[in-house]
Amino acid sequence: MPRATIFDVAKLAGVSIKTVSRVMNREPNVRATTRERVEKAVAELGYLPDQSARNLASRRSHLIGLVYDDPAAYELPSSGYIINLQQGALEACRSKRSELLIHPCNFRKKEVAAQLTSLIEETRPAGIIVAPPLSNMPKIVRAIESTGTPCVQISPGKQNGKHLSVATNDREICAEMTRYLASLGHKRIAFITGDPDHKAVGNRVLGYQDGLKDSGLKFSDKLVVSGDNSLGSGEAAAKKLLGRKLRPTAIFAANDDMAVGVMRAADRLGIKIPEQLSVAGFDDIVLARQVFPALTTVKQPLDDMAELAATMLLEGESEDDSTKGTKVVPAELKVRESTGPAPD
Amino acid sequence: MPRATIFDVAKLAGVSIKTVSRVMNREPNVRATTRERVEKAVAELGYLPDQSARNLASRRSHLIGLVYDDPAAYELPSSGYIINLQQGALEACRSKRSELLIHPCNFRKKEVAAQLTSLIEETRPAGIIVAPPLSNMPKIVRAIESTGTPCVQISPGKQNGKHLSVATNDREICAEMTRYLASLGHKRIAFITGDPDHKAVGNRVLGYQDGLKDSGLKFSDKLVVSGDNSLGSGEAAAKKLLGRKLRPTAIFAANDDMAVGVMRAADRLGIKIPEQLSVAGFDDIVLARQVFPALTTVKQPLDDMAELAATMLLEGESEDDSTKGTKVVPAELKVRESTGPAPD
DNA sequence: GTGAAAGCGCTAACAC
DNA sequence: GTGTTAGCGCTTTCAC
Repeated sequence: MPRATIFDVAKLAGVSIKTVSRVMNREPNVRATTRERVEKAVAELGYLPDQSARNLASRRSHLIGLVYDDPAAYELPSSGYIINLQQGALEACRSKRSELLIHPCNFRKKEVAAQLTSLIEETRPAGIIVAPPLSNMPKIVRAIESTGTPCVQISPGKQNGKHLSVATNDREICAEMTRYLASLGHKRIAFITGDPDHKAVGNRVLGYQDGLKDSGLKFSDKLVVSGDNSLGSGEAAAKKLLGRKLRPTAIFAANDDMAVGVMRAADRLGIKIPEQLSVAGFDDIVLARQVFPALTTVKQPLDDMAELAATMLLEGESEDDSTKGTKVVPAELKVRESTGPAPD
Repeated sequence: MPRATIFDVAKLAGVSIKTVSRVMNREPNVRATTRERVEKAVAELGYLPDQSARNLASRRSHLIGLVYDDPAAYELPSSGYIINLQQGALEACRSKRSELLIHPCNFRKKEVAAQLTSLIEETRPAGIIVAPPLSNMPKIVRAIESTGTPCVQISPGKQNGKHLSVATNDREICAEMTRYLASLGHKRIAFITGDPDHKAVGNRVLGYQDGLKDSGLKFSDKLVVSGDNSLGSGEAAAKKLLGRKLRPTAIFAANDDMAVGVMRAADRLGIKIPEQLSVAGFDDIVLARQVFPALTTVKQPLDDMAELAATMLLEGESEDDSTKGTKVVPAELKVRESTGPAPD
């Protein structure tokens, strides 16, 4: 038995196909009783609109594309970050009868931009969500926008009234974490910076500096070591920091992977956490709760951010110029076991 | 400027649209010179076929659906498992001009089956890949197959000639891991079983028993404790095991999450790994290399398995009855730092 | 080997 | 409020 089409429903309900279409798309201008009749017919026939037909006729699909940096390009990539993004976007899609297309891509390759535009032109998604660090690369964003597809950037690093974006308060929350560390009596609080390609992460050092200032501590560039967001780089940075005669009593890393790297370095050096060293991270990916001691970190609301981004796309906010700009979803501190009072 | 359509290409190349279609779909019966002319026109116009139109006309999309257990339903879900699956499937999609639709779903909910069928009927995917434990639930598999959509099961637990599936040699490789542990001098090797919903994981205990036998060790059900695949359950199981007067010197957990739980329990009890206790896991998700000491485990080739599954779907193997059955992608041991010689 | 014509199942524009 | 009529850009069928 072939599937019911919009014609079958129309015939059964005794209306035209246009009316069925209106009911299916929740459009106004349908009398309540008519709507009910149609809904009854839909239920009876088990009618499900064919997305391909919808897409072709409306010249846009009900797909949302999620574009992010391909984890396969890295050594020990934490997948929690991506999963959180996916979950948020999926949540929004579920309530809006859409589907999510995932598209990891390696920005180091020449062909990224071309691949992105083909993907978009072929599937005609209703919109694209770009995750950092891709979201702060003009080349990428331009490629997407050149297709005319609405695009929301996640944490593009700096605000920009011309684009839609969703971010968190990286700087403020990092100041807060730093003040928290200081409040535990730490005087030498080190910071490990992240991937320079990832702009939003750059705002985190700034927050660290703010926090030091707020706490009456002096900033010293000796206490800032650079990493690249990878666990290994955190470990290397921590080795440097902990190898000194006067070593820091707390290390704040710009992301969780690097913070776990710090924990590993401490473990190798026989330094106890949190008794001899406090460690804090940023993101609150699952890994933060899988390691022991559990990592104190900043919960970046990636799922909420992605959900918001998807909702904006699905509700067509991009057409409305007044809404352009950055929406901020605030982060929060998650104090767990890896931080404690400063040693004497 | 509106996008080029198949008509534009046909006109420029001086052929009919059918010929363009043949070229685009790599169909036979096109003269080489004609093909070249068409390809030149395609390049010149930057023509990209509209997927929606293709899908509508051919009554099937070029989408592959990946269905897996929703991690959001769990406490500390390791996302590495899912990411590996996604990566493999994406790899196959990339080379076949298809896209991947991800669909986490919670099998504990009544509506799963209905949601799955709507997803499928609406998007008409070329095929569905079901991951465990969903892949061993008749209710789920039946729902998918009732739509007539080809389906490949990943690790369905037991073979079945009527379905397409991809699995790994769980049992054999677990025997190997057990023999390896025994070869290090361990006499009391414990095993933590996994989620009973997840059938393939059940084969792992069997392998453990085989391995004991091969090594001349006696099986004792005292040394087998049950878990549910979660980190917390591994920790709880380890606490039981390690609280005994005569405790095991090695613990083999049916997945990495539980193995990390064991490591955490040992950490809390002040038991050194691998000096006092060897720990082994299964899966080789990133977490295995993020913890310290790095976890000895079985590398389950999930990415290759998913890639194979997607390829089977994309190449239409499902139509060919002779290929039905289970394809096996072998796993391999990854010896790292968490296992060592048995203590005296 | 190639082409003409007839849909695929919807939405859009406009008439009523 | 509701219906009519054209397409959307392809694949399919079948003729040549």
